[in-house]
Amino acid sequence: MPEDIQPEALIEQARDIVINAIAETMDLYGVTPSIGRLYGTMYFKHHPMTLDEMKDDLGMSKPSMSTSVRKLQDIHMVQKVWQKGSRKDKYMAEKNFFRSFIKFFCKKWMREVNLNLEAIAMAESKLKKVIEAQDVDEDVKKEAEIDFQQLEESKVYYRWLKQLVRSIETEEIFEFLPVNQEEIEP
Amino acid sequence: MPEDIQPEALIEQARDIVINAIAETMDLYGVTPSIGRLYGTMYFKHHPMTLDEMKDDLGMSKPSMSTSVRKLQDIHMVQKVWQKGSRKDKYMAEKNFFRSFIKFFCKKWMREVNLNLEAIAMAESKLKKVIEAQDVDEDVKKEAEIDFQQLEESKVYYRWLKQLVRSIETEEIFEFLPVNQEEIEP
DNA sequence: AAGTTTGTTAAATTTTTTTTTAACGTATTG
DNA sequence: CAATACGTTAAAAAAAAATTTAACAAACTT
Repeated sequence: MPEDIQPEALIEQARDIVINAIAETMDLYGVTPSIGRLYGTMYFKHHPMTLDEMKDDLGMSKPSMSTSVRKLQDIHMVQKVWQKGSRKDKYMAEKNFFRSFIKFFCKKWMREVNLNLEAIAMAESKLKKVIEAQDVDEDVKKEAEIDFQQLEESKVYYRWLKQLVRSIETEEIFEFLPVNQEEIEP
Repeated sequence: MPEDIQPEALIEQARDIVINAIAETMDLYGVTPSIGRLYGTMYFKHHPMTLDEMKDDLGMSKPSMSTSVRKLQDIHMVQKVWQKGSRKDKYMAEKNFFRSFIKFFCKKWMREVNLNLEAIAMAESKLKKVIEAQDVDEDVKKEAEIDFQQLEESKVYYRWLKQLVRSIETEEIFEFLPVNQEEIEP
């Protein structure tokens, strides 16, 4: 085993290990491994990056970088920064994982809540018609009632999810679950 | 507008609306719309389903149902149930969204925590070599130190995420955020 | 104003994923 | 034990997504 690795190479190895792990776990955020890799790369840059730098670093085309960076902006993991005296757009990775976590999940969960609660409202109004109608077969009514009840129960979950989002956005959650700066004894 | 829609058709419409919303929002759970649609379909069945029923309901092939159902099992949204006197396997949708939420996110988040913390441990050990080595360029050392510090900070997030998972698995979170059976005044 | 630079969109290509048909192995039934 | 039913894997086909090259439009330079 070579003991005389160049320090620059060691740093490079260290970064690659973390970049790979990031790229692998970012599927939860709905991005492909190459987009995850782009984020990981930016994560280790200590200055804003241009599209050309990204292209050179990852060996991919510029339009590819352009669309990837936009996807990363969509999930709030990358921000465009303005730098005086440069024509090129510059982008910086969001390095505070708390912020990306909050932005991403609150957005996704609220979308889940809103879309589903809307659908449930429409569905329930239709089911109510069946339930309240005269001369409808009792078995059919029963079916509508069961569905209605099931939807009512699911609303409990969506309301809870909404509260979870609220507690994250207001940062109340951090009173319940504090951010521990120090490592707990292993 | 036709006032005399068949009650059965109304129920069908109600279900379809919800199934569509479910299929649309299930992308967060990393499944395709057709798998989401399968889950939605099962969600409105009040008895376990066989692969053949699924195939007929969705108009897709049986192998497709087989693999889709497995994916749904992976994310704990569908369970195989045993029914006496039937050769066919039967599957039932998990209808308690709290349970699927808990299982899914705890699993994904723990994977994120473990993979990344492992990578960070390896990376930090490499960076430490650079930092502690003799006769290494000061600028290179500085770089290693910055990376090291950044990784240290990210560990705060992963530890927090681990605590979040813990609080969900122990259900402590429900003391902080109770499940409200009743609707709050709109 | 002509010529560059920059980022994006469009079209074409490649790769990956999804879906289907076909084939197979195991178990069950008569 | 032959015949059938069931679920899965394998191979093929179809569809979708990612990536690239080409083309374009806006902004900047000179």
